[in-house]
Amino acid sequence: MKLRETPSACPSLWRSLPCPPAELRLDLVLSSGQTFRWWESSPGAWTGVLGEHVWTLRQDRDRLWYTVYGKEENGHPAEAAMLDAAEMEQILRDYFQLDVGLPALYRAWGAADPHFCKVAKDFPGVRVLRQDPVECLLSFICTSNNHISRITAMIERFCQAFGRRLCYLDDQAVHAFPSLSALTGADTEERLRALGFGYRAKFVSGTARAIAEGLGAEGLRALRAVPYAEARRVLCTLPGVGAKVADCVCLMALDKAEAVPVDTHVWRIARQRYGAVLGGRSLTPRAHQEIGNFFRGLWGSHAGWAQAVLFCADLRKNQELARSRDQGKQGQDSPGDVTH
DNA sequence: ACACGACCTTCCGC
DNA sequence: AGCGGAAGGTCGT
Repeated sequence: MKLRETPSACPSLWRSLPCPPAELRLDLVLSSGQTFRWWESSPGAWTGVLGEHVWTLRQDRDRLWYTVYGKEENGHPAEAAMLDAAEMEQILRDYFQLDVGLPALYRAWGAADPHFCKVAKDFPGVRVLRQDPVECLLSFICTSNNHISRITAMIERFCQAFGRRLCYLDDQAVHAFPSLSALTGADTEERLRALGFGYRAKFVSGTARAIAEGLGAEGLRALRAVPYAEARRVLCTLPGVGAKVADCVCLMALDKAEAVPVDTHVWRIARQRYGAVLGGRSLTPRAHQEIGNFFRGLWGSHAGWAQAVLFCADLRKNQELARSRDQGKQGQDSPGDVTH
């Protein structure tokens, strides 16, 4: 048994900032497929990695509470730069984009769209995160033809295998999201396959290499300052990145609030709820364009944010449905639970 | 330009 | 008890 080289996280102070539920619902935002790196460490408390630090967040009636785990003296002091209160608050305000007032946007979307109004009533506080571009890009490459529970497990193994270890929490090591330089080895694809990435192994390793040898992490981040169409075009040149993944990265990491990721869910919503006769029978590039334009026309400049609300609501309702199905099954199934 | 099928793996339903 | 189908798609034909 190897001794720990990294100390356990030491307890630290809780701080808070004003933040009502209409502005943010942690549970909806952190567990609905925008990010895959937060877990509910205890009821109402969400733990995850943000900006190379491990955080736990919770909220009460009108405040967002947060704490950052530090390291003990004998850890790696150079990397364990402690944050002061102002820095912590700034990181959170940036990540949750708290300068964007959500209630006013909900009102505008609801006024323009009765269906949004109806759905959003039960799902306040769903906002778009401003994520790290590399993490967002590589994560969403993993979402193709996949489901959230498996994506989450894959990303976790990915971080454990390639990410720097930050601290221990309840005896579990917490790792940073891998850096590009950690992914440029010749055996990366093979290792990803061993981690169960399937055909996505080639895409993740290929895109990591392309970014590392091309734009760099800074260049990718700099796409925040170029127009949506330009950023989207650049992203679509990367292996494993099509219209849907590019739009996810544009929306959730590159400040393109108008980007509307069109997946099978959104396509179905567009047809069922809006009777949109857009595109043909399949999600062609033209269909993506038309559906995106349709929602931008309906919701305006923050159409991607509105889409995030509907997506979240759709996801939660399906989860609710599955739960009630399971409940019903338990009641009527044979009591014999014996395995032969 | 569009329609197909393949692609890894896991989970769920019949 | 196994098999088919689908899961926040993308790529080549």
